[in-house]
Amino acid sequence: MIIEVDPDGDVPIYQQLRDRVVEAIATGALKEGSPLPSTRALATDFGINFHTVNKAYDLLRRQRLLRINRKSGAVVSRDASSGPAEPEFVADWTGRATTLLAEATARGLTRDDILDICRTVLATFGEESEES
Amino acid sequence: MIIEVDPDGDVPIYQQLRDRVVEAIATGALKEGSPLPSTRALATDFGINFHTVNKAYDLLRRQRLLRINRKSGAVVSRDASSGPAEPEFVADWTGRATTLLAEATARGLTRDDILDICRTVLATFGEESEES
Amino acid sequence: MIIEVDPDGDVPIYQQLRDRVVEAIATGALKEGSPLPSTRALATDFGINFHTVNKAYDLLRRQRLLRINRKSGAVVSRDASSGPAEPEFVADWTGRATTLLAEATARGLTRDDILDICRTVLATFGEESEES
Amino acid sequence: MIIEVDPDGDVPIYQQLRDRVVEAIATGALKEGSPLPSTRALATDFGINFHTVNKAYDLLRRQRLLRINRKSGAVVSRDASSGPAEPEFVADWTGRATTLLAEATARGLTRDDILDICRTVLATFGEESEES
DNA sequence: GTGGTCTAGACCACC
DNA sequence: GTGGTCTAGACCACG
Repeated sequence: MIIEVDPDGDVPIYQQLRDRVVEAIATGALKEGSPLPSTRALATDFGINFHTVNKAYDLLRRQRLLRINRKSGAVVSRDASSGPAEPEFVADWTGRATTLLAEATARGLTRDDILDICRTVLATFGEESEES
Repeated sequence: MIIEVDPDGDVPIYQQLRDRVVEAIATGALKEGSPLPSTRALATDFGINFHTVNKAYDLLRRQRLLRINRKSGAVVSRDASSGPAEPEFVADWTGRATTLLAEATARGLTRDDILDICRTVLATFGEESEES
Repeated sequence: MIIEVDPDGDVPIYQQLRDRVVEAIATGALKEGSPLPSTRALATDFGINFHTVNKAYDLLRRQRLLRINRKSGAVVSRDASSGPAEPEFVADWTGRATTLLAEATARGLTRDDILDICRTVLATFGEESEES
Repeated sequence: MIIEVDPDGDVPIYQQLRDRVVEAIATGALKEGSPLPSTRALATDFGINFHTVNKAYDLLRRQRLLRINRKSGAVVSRDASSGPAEPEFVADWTGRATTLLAEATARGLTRDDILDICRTVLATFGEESEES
């Protein structure tokens, strides 16, 4: 899992970290039970403040994607095959998706363009998660 | 076009405004040429500062969705039927979509769940734009 | 002399008008003594307020490029062959040129690129003013 | 780098600031990687509001001349030796240059006068950038 | 300590 | 009337 972070982007670093972890879970690079590096290790790797890594991990924990133990460090606590989504998450996610889809539509992408992109992206996920 | 804004949310007000306008364009409630309220009128309507509205309009202008005219105020300058999307926008959008789709996947939505939601949302758009 | 004005641009209309007239004088399309349309005629032609045309003419008058008579209307009062430039204009112009040249340099145009562009533009001027 | 700003001029302060920074980049006083003062520091230096500095920095950022980092503030992100200009910039710049050159021509500067001034100004740029 | 956001109110430029 | 600019001060997010 090679992760890159752009400290000059408009996206906060802690969120970039969160996003990369989420993507790694989606692609199957990280699975339920996979351990993550310690906050300090990750921080020195990227040359960023370890508070920033902490914040990213905390975000993931609140989104039920990470379990954090003082002893064993951070461990992925769910992935695509851990069970169905929570209804309240689906509602929230649908709202955010609506905005994103609206933007694509307004800027000139057709319904089929959009669905094709989604399908293409989704095809890159779960390549390793075809275990029932 | 009924718009609501939550001043206490974690999303900046000016971005909420931008999002609502984008969605209105996607659904066809706003079309190319549609006038928008003046910045000060919108501001008093929502009980917010006109600078905040200004920033939202400026965002939309930079995304080529709005044209600002000193005399007549803000006018929608593109919609779903205004032509194909710019390639650089597509690239950027795909990146953002990837993160969103990854989140859904990690949280337990299946590929088909996700595509169904997208299709459903997209179906609410462009109901009025099927004129050639 | 075909003139176009973009009411939605970031450049004020009265300045666009001024710029177009200045360019017309530079290319020789307008010469010392050439009459300009009345403010009201121009205004209705472009669908703009005649005060706007007035302001453009007033600017040109203050820059010694136009003479305005209540009777005979606006007349071009100088062109490229009307004599040497005033020193204070040269100083002011040099300052503005410095900023423009600096921008080109900072953005990656080389000294030769810039001079080539200037030469090319200047070559389109005065095609009709080669009378000594 | 000594910068002066005239709060009573017809040119907006934020644009004067932008112009001075651009010129500093062109002369080589600022190079890619050079840090700029914090918005609030600059603001108090000039006795202006920090929002005004903010706007100037934002302009420079949108023109790819500045990179803004939450931690370390603003850093120059390109200079004359950072690579060739973008075509769309060249087109836009040529348009603005045309108007400026037309004004000089109309006011009595000859082609050679103008090119001499340009050469003189350009000679003051990049005195320190002839490395490689 | 950095920039970002929001508010409030003033004045000006444009049309 | 419209938007644009500037000021002033408060609070928050980021690292």
